Amino acid sequence: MATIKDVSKLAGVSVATVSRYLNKNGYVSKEAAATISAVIDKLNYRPNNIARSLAGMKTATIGLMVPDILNPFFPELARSIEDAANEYGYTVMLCNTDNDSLKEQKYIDTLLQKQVDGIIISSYTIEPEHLNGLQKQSIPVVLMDNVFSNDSVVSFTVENRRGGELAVEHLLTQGCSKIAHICGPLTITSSRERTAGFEDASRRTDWFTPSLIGYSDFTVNGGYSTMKELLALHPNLDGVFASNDLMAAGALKALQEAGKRVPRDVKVIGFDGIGLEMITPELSTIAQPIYELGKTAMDSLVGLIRKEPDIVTDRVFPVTLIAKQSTMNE
Amino acid sequence: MATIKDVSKLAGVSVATVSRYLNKNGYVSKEAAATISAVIDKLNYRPNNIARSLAGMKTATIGLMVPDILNPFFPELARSIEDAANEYGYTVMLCNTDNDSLKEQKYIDTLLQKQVDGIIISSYTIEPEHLNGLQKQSIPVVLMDNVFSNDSVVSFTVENRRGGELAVEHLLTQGCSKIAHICGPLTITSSRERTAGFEDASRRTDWFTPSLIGYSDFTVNGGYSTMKELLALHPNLDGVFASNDLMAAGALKALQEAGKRVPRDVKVIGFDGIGLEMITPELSTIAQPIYELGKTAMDSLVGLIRKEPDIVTDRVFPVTLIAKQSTMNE
DNA sequence: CTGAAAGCGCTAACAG
DNA sequence: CTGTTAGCGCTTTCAG
Repeated sequence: MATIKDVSKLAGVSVATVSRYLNKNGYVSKEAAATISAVIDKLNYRPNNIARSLAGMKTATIGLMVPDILNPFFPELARSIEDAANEYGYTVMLCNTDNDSLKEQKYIDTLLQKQVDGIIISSYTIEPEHLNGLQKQSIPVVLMDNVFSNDSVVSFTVENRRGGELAVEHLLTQGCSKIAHICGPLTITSSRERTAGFEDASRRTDWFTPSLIGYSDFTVNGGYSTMKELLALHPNLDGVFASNDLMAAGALKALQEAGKRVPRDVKVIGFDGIGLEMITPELSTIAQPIYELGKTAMDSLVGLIRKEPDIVTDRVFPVTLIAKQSTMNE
Repeated sequence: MATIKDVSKLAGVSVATVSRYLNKNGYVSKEAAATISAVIDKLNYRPNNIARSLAGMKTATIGLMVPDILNPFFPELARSIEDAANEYGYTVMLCNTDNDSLKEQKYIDTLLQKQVDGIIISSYTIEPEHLNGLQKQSIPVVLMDNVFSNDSVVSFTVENRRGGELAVEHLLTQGCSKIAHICGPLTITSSRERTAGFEDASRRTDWFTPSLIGYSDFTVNGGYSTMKELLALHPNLDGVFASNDLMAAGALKALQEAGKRVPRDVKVIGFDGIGLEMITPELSTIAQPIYELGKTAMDSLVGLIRKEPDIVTDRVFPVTLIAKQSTMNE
């Protein structure tokens, strides 16, 4: 492994000159540049980033904390963030926290020790006080999908509540007259908001009754069993809004097993807009602009890192209705 | 940000002692340990890992290169690797290569410069010569799913060929008498092997004909359209083996659209064993032991890093048939 | 335009 | 059991 010293020696210049050449800052004569370049090629020299980091106090690495990369929402987010990070020259450390506060703390610690330049956190469970360590080190943080109203942390979400409303409105438009709702964990802010949206739109109808709301957990199997319960309670329901696509898929399964035809007998809509093309009928959904969300988070984080004055902060992204087969009138 | 120096000063000992205390090597008196511990708490001191890395020549970080985290196979792999890495105290840098040779090269370079302790590569496109840089730096590498027979790189795969055979055998057992095959990209070794397995088992039957093999690309949509073509060619086929689960899901969709009932009219089996519970009917598959694969890769990488003598190398993992609804006889 | 030198924060001999 | 010291490889003043 050649070092900058080797290069400087062989090129007959000082390490400072090589460093200047490498970083394209400061003056380096044409001739010097040429020989240095040649020597670098010859030695196949590559700067050691660790040393660079130690000297320059920046690592060009960011941490990405997500609950669980197995949940298909997060690969999409991770991908968009990685792409954006890549363009900025950053590398991404992936951390699965499993919504486990302890793991979260541990990872924050690790990332801090590894001197990452910033962290993007998508967490259901994180609390303002968990961020104390970060605030103290004044390391840039961007939060996804979990807003601390009282707080100064930059964060991005989508119009969850409006989305829930939109879902119901769409089902109504498609002719539904008894809509059930499969809601996600009540511990999750965005989940609660989606359910609030459902209530906003359904409270003003004559068919609404609280028992149309079933409680679940954002998983396929959860959606499946909650759907079964709902079906037992309300055999004549004709529409379902699930707070995420995974549960909607589970609901679909339960409905089909119960002999209900989707969309003819019951229409189903989910939330998130993850790519679930493998499902028949294709699932209508309230889509989040996941890619944009990730990209914006990264843009904002870089702004924070570079201490740019006017970074984007606390944006709430719009959601869009994507109508597919599962809510269609044949 | 307190440093080891601050701690040593305040504790009235030398940095060496603090370092010894931190690393639990060498002797530190009970009293010294106590005061150091107190000072660390008071200062909220955390060792700077970058400095540690520079001094100790190890970063406790590994790189993970995958084609695309959006393909549901890779989150599972990534998760298992991250879990294992975590246990060993390693952090994972995630790199999406998109099967793009240039991106791969670029990432290898970046990881090298960041001085990662090792790299796990899952790539369809990587060639032995791309690994030259690594070999030269003698940095540990473990390959997944892409074996260079001629080469000395540690790599793990599964019994792809046997799996293909197994799939056909299962369909035959279930009563199929005309089985089509949706094969994946021919550029991918494991894909070719699965198809070879299909041929092994089907060549010896009387119904086999080459036009029963349709060429596709490992995606849902690819499986969908290839299935349509196969159906046009062989309307009376009664079994389908797709080289991965995503294509199998696409095939299912095409079959259902064509009015075929699965499994009654046509039975379908995939490959990989990714969690696709959202599909109805549930998909039979030839499952890879993904979690174990990732775990073993990490174990092996750590063995390489630590230069342990007897590391696991070049294992071929067995696959297992998981029979679900899609190949069931009702 | 260039070089010497002082760190960045930590580890690891080595000498007490 | 403890302290001194020499780096790890690079960046960055600050004089030339």
